[in-house]
Amino acid sequence: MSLETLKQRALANPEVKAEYDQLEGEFSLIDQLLSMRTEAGLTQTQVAERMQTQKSNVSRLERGNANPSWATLTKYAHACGYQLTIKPIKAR
Amino acid sequence: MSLETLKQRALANPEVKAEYDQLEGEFSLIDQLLSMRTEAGLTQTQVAERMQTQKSNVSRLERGNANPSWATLTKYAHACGYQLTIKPIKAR
DNA sequence: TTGAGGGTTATCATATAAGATAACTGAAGG
DNA sequence: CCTTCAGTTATCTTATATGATAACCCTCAA
Repeated sequence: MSLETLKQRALANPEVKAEYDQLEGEFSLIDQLLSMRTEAGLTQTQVAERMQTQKSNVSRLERGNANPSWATLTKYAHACGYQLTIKPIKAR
Repeated sequence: MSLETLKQRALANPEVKAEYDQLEGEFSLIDQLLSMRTEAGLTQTQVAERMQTQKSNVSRLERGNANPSWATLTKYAHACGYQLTIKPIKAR
């Protein structure tokens, strides 16, 4: 059996599927956070200062070991010079 | 005609669309959540079921008495048939 | 070498988001 | 009137995000 087929079968399981979608979302979120900061040319330490928190917490956020609140996301974005909205996309 | 339809028509106009994108930061997260659900034609109870939670919690979310986590937002969006990403907008 | 800067990880305390239940309102239909 | 359905609010409990501190790994330049 191919790896791909295994993946298909796994994704047929609703719980696994949910996990998977969750991860996909998380990855892209992190990518977007990171590019906001790099785009702004700031270090984690600088962003941390502007967010009034610690660099370790910013790292945690960017490493994806977090499930940040909307408030945290907007603070981060604002620290990087961005406004934040959500972009809902109709799932197929 | 629903408010949502009016909004769609207005956004068909490129000039209005541009204006809208500028102002989008002003629109609340809550508005976007609500329109996802109404767009999907679902009740809070239905969304709650799909999110595997209670209708009261969905209400809390939509009433804005909350600072939802990213996981909660994506669960809600998925329940309404949407994928979710963030949309960072450069602040002036 | 060493020291500094950027980032990561571990850990603890505390604030708070989320789950669960129940009682309520208001509207629509019978 | 009742009853049903959608939504709201209050409250308690539990899970977890966040704040804070400290130690660590790199790389690079002095």
